[in-house]
Amino acid sequence: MRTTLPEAFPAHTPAVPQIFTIVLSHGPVTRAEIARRAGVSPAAVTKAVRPLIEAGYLVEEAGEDLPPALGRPANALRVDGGRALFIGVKVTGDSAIAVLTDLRCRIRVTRRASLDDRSPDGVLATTGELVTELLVEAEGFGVQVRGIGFAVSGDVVRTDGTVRYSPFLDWRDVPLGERAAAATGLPVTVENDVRALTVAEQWFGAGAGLTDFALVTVGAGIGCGLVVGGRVVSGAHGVAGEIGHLSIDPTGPPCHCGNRGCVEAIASDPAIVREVRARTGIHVADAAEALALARGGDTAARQVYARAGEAIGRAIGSLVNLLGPERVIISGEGLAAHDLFADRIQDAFTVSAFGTAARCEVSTHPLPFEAWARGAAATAIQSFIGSDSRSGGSGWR
Amino acid sequence: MRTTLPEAFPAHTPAVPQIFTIVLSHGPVTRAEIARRAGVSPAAVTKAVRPLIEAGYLVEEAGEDLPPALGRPANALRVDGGRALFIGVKVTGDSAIAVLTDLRCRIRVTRRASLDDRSPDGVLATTGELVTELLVEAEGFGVQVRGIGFAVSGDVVRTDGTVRYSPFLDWRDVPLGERAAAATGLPVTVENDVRALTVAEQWFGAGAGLTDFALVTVGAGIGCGLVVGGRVVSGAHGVAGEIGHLSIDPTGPPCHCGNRGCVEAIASDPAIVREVRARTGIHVADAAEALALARGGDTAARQVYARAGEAIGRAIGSLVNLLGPERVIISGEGLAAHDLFADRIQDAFTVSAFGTAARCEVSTHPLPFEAWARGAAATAIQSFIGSDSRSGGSGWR
DNA sequence: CTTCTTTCATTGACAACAGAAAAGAATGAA
DNA sequence: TTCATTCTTTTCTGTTGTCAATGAAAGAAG
Repeated sequence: MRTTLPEAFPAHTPAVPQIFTIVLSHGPVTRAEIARRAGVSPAAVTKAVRPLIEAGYLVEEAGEDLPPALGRPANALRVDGGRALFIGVKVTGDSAIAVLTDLRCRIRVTRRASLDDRSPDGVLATTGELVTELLVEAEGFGVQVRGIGFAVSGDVVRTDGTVRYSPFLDWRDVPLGERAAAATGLPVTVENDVRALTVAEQWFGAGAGLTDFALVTVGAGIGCGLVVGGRVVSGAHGVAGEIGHLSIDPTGPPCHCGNRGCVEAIASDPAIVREVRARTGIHVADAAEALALARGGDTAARQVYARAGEAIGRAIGSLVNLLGPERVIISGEGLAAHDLFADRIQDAFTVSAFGTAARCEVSTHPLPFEAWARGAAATAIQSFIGSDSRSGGSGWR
Repeated sequence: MRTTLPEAFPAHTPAVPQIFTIVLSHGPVTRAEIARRAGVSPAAVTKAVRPLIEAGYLVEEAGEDLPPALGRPANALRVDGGRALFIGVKVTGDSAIAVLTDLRCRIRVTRRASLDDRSPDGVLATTGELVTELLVEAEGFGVQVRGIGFAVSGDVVRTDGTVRYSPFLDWRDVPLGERAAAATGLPVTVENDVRALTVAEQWFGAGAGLTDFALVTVGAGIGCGLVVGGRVVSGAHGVAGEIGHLSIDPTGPPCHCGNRGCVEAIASDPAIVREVRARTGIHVADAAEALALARGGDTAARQVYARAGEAIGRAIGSLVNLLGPERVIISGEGLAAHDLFADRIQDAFTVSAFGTAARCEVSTHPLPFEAWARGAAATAIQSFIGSDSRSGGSGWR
C-alpha cells in the first residue's frame, strides 16, 4: 500500500523554478529574502510559494531564525526533501553506480554494479537492474521516484538525451534518454558527467549561490565544469571545460591528444603512474601504489606529484585569468594525493593569476564517488522543477 | 532650426530590446523570422514592433526578399540608423578618439586628440572638447545624440560608470560616468575597452548572431573579450579575458606580471620589439620598424614573429578547449604583421585544440582604430534600447 | 503599559503581456 | 479559378506580477 502521491510539480508561474531553486540552495530562507534575491516583489513570492506549500514541497520553518532582528519575525521556508525521490546513475568504463536521492539531493541508497558489456544494450541492462532495485527501495519510502538522471563522460546533448560520443564507452549517437525513458516510463535526463557534478555543486555544494565558479576534477582524467554568469557552460558544440588538454609546457610529455605538455599528460592518474615508473624504475601497478611510494618518502615519486600539482595550478591560473571566477573547487579521486600537491597547486596558481583574478579562492573539496551519481540526480531534479529550460535560456544576441 | 526629435525609445514591453537587437544584428528580417529567433509568437512581434515603426526606429523594407518563397511574401524590417546618434569615446594612455555613430553604429564623424594630462580632470577636459565638437556636427544631421559611451582599459564597473583601476591612465576609483553625465547632460555608459569592442562585434561585426565567441586583440597588449551563452563575460570581480597572461611556456621570457612565458611577454608589440633587438642586434625603435625588418627578410626577426604567432595560437587553443566557442576573431593593431604569423597561429591552434573544439573557426578581422570608439558607442546604444539590463541578467542560481 | 517603529507577510485591484485562434493578405501551384 | 501556403494582424482571454494598502509581530521609547 502506497501513500497518495503528490501531483506534478506545481510550477504554474514562471518564477516558481527560480524561487524554488533559491530555497533549495540557500537553506531555510524567508520570503522577504527570496524576493530580494529573485528581484521580484514580496507579493509575488507569497503567491508563488503557496501552491508549493500546499503540495508539500515547501514547509515553513518554525522559530529558529536569527533572533536579534527588528520588526516582525520572518518565517523561513525550506524544501521538504522527503516529498519526492530521484535516481542518479553514473556510468564509467567499467562500472555503474546509482543513487536514490530525495528532492534535496541527499543520498538515501547507493547501488553499484560492474559493467562487463559496455555496449548500449549492456549498459542499459546493467543500469536497468540498478534502477529497478532502487525503485523497489523507493517503495519503502512511500514516495514516488519522479525522474532519473544519467551522467556519462563525453559529448552529451542534454536537450535530446543523446550521447553523441563517449570515448570510454565507445559510444556514438546513442539515444540513451529515449531508451531509458521507454524502459522505465519515467522522465530521464542525460548530461555530461562533469557538468552534472557541477550542477550539484552549484545548487547543493561548494558553489552554492555563486554565479561564477569552476569545478576541476582530478583523477583518471582531468575535467572541468564551468559556471559563468550563473549558467553551466556547454560551449557552442556541446563541449567545454577541457582543462585537461590545456598545454602547460610545450616541451612536456606527449599526450594522447597529439599535443605535448597537457595537464592530463602530467597530472592524471595514468600519467603519474607512468612517470613514477620512469623515474624510479619501480613498476607500480596503479595510482594507489604510486601514491604509497611517494608517501613512503621516495624523492623521485614525490617530485612527480609536485610537478602534477604545478601543472594543475598553472592550468587553474589560465582558467581564472580567462573567466575571473569567484572560486575554483578541486575535486576527484586524485585528491587522495592532496597532501603531496596541494601546496604546489596553490603556489603555481598564485604565480599565474593576474591582478584581481588572484582574489579567486582555490579550494579542495573531496567528494565520494557517489557524488557523480548524485550529480546525475541533480539534473533530474533540475528537470523536475522546470529549471533547466530557463537557465539554459538563450540570453539572446 | 532642428527637426522634431523622436521621443525616448519606446521599450514599453519587455520583449522590445530583444526584438530590436535581433533586427539590429540580423539586417532586414521578417516578423516571422524575429518570432522564431526570439521564441515568441508572431502576434507578440507585431505588437512590439508597431510603436518602434511609428517612432521611426524601424522601417519596412520594400520588396527585395528572397524571391522564390511560397506563401505570402514577408515584409522585412530594418533599423533606420538615422533616427538617433551616439558618441563613443576611447581613451588610451596618450590619446583620445571619439566617433559619432548612428543607431546602427555606423561611424559618421571621427575626432582625435592627443592626451597630455592623464588625470581624470585632464581626460574629461580633452574628451569634453571632442564630445562638444561632435555634438556640433550632430546638429547638422538634425537628430539628437542620445547617449555617450566611454571605453577605458582596465577594471571598469559598468553598472555605476566607475573606473576602478586603469593602469594606463593610473586611475583609481574615478566616477567617470557620473562626471561625464553631469558635464554633458546626456546618458553615459562606461565599459572596459575590450568588452565594448566585443559588444560591437557581437551586434554588428564578425560575431553577429553567435552565442559563443571570443575576440582576441593583439597589439600593445593582448586582450580578449568573451561571449558565453550570448552574454559578455565580466567575471565575478569585473575582470575577465586576461588571455595575455596565459602562460604558454614556463621557461619563456619573464613578464611584468611576475610570471614567465605569458603571451603578452612573447607576442605583444613591446615584447616583439625587445626580442627582435635581442636576436638581431639591430636597435629597432618600434613595432613598425621591427615589422619592416622582418618583411625585409631578416630570418631572426621573422622567427620572432613566428614564435609570437605560435604563442597566440596556443593561447587560443587553451581558450577554445575551455569554452568551446563557435569562432575566435583575432583583431588589433598587431594584425599588421598578419602575413608573418597567421599560419603559425592556425597551426598552433590546430595542435592545441582538443576534439570537437577544433571545429571552432579562427579568423582574423582587421579593425581600424576607430573601432574601439565604435565599441564605446555600441554600449551607449545598448543602454539606449534597454538591452543591457536584460542581457546582464543574473541567470540566477 | 501604551504607542511608535520596523520588518515581514498578505490581500485585492489592476495593468501589462503574451499566447491562441481565427481571419485577412498576398503570392505560387494545380 | 481554386487551393495551398506562408506571413501578418486582430481580438480575445488568461496569466503574471506590481502596487498600495493592510495586518501581524515583534522591539524601542516614552
